[in-house]
Amino acid sequence: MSSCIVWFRHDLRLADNPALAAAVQTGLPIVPVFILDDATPGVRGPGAASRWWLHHSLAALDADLRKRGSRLVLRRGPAETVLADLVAASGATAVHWNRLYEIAARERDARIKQALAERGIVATSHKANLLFEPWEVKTGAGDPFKVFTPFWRACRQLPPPERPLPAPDRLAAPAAWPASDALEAWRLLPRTPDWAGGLRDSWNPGEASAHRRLEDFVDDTLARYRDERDLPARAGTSRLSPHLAFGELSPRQVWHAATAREPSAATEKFLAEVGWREFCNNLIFHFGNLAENNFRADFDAFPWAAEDAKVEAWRRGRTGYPIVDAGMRELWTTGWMHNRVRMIVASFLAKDLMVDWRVGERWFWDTLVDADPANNPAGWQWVAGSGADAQPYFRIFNPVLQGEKFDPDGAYVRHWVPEVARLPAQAVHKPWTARSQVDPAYPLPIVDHAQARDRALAAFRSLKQEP
DNA sequence: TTTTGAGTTGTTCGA
DNA sequence: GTCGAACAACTCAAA
Repeated sequence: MSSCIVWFRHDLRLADNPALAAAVQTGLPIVPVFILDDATPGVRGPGAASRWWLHHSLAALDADLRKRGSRLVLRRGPAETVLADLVAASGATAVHWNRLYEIAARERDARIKQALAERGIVATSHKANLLFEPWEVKTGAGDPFKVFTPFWRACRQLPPPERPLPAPDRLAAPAAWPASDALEAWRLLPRTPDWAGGLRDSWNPGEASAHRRLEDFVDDTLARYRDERDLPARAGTSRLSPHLAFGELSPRQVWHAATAREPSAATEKFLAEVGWREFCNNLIFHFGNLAENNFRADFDAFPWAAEDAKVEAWRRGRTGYPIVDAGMRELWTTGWMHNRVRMIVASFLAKDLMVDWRVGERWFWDTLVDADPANNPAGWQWVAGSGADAQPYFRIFNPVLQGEKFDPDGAYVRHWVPEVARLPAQAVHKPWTARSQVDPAYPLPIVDHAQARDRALAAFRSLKQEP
């Protein structure tokens, strides 16, 4: 009896899952499989926080599959050999998966498709994780876009995203299940020490809770999104990023939920943020490995500084700038950081400390529950100035002004940096001006921002003068 | 082909 | 305190 493999990757959902839907259409017994591929060179394995999320998301997916008469087969190793084994073990005649867009994953998938084809097995990839395929969005000259605004304008001219697919009611089970690893054996959860308490308090991985989060956001927050999304003390953002990163939600579902109401400036703003996700994937599809390489080659000559002690202070939230430290502690505790604060801490690392953006990108990769192979490198490069659609180099975030502008009463920094909690609002973002009311354990600024800014500007100017 | 308008998220300085 | 200009020049995308 033949069967059909559905290879789950960054799409841990049953609803609006085109690969799964196509497999159900075949009428064959279905073997759902997830492969922990930390062996294929260049394919980035999940960081520590993402492993925590992955564990729970896989458990949720398996439970949802079991409600439909199926289950999730877990395997570990290079996907090419693991899939070959599974095909042999299950007698599969077809394999379905949803597309990824990083270069290494695409090359791996192409090799797998080729190898399966040589054995007479049809592997089919599906559009599921983006609203618009990167090759569908082109300039008038037929080139990929490098600037967000015209990119997104072109996307909006295309037919709107299709209606999401429903989850299948039942999945036909094979006569015999292939062997599966035990999820616990993968040891994705931290043990000694168990640092995941803050993650458990903050998040509920899994498709069902992803949909609850989406509905709550659309009902309660979307209308205020334009006005409050930049205020880290408010719950003004969607907090959908980890659900999207693991594919518990599809961008189509998000799109249709957000546009179900009256059009508004708030909705447009939110859709544009979804558009940035599309744009980042467009970049990694067309322009290679942006986690390693500067998008702008002139940045290869940038004189990054070696600042190990200061980088460590940055990681631990001990820079002496409350808005930076609050963000880094929020990240360390919850696996997530407010978007406005991400820009501030990234600017601080890349500009004030003049540390290579890759150092920060890797730290985010390890600590974020929403670490995304497109958004994370593209976002870091954008802030550092090496990326697509780069900001002018003289745009350097002032951590005091940013704090005062976006956290005016200091509620955010008071929560995450209790050492400054007693300060009045006018001093809370510059605690060195009121030392007597600050916990003495809180550090003085590790750099003087004005001096650091001048140094960074000089470095950028030197870059411009290279031949 | 050439021209033209525009480019997510800012800061500082001087009037 | 508030406001507008300066901060560079470049690249992109479309007309």
